[in-house]
Amino acid sequence: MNEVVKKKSLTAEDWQEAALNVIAHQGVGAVAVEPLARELGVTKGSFYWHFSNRMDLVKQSLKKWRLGDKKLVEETILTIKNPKKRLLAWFKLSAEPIQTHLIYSTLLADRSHALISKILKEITLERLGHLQQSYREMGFDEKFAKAQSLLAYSVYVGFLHMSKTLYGSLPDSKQAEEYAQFVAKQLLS
Amino acid sequence: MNEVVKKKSLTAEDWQEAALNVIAHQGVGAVAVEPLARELGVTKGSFYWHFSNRMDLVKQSLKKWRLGDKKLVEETILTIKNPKKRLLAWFKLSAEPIQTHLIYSTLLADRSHALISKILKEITLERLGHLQQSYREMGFDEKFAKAQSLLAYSVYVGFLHMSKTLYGSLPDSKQAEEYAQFVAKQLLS
DNA sequence: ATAATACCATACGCCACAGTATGGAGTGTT
DNA sequence: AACACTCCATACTGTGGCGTATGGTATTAT
Repeated sequence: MNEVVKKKSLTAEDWQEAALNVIAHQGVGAVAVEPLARELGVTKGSFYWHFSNRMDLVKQSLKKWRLGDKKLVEETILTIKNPKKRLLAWFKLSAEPIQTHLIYSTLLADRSHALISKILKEITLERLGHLQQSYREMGFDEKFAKAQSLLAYSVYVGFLHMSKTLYGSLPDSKQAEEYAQFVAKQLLS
Repeated sequence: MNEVVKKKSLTAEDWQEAALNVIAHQGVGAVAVEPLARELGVTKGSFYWHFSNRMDLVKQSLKKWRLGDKKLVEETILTIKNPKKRLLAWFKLSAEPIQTHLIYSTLLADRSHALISKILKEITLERLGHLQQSYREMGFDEKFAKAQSLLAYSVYVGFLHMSKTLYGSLPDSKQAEEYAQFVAKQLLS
């Protein structure tokens, strides 16, 4: 009755994906070795063969997430030459119901560990840079581009939380499309 | 060397304030009885005289926070008759570096308990209602008012997180004022 | 076939915290 | 002075998760 053929043994990636799933829905604090092992149908023995400790799993999981997220942005956004179109694509992607946003959304309020704060800050600065760059390329001056990118990014972060808070999940693609259009109209004029 | 004269005994409010302080900086999950007791210079014996259990403290603390927050909004925002001025005041208040925003900001990603989700949803709907009402009073139609209030509230939520993430704290009053003005210009035209 | 290696189960010690049970110091009341 | 009531300390039990030690069973290499 399993959805997939039962594997003979687990990989480190299997653990990381399970951890990311927990992080997306309950936060880093909820990542616990024994519950995860139960969920995966094994015992701790397996875990401590793949990882040195709990924090090691968290670190590697978030590293995996960042790599995937970065790749997504680079492939679907940064390849667009026209700055206005690039920004619109960003708004659209921001509203897509995908796990990477859930994880980011959950991380945003998790100050339980310095590592988390560090990662958050890095990602935020990185993305603010992209937005600011786009606004600059549109012809706006430095100061306006900075303020506007901060505003746009606030909208992104806020929207993630709001959807999760109000509907318990991210919005579907249709809603997302509509919202992205509205945001673009307000922030791209 | 204490900042205040040492009190002879603690009240339930003292525990609630200590709890809210933890919630604001580390989230609900970090509220633990024994560490709090140590911090307050007493033992668990005191706690279980004032509260029936851990969740009881969390509940009452959040209740206290909501009451204070509601009072603040009612007194400083809802009393303003002019809808545009009322919205501007809201943007300003949103950017003020006060504890109530920190608490809300932390709660936003905490899905550790159904109670938290419930509270978040209620508050969000309540405030969205206020914003929408103001936009309607400004003469915008229902649909636009709804979309615009969602946008404005996203900005609010996002801004809270961003400041905390980037600077480790909420911005000071000067930055807040500038930002509020910029947001108002973009969202009140 | 045998040896090595990959992967996991079992069993253990440890610790932090939740919640309870009970006694006791201080303060006010009559 | 005796009593009651408020507030807290102390000393438990119980539970859940972390990390380790060690042995066992497949799988793969030689």
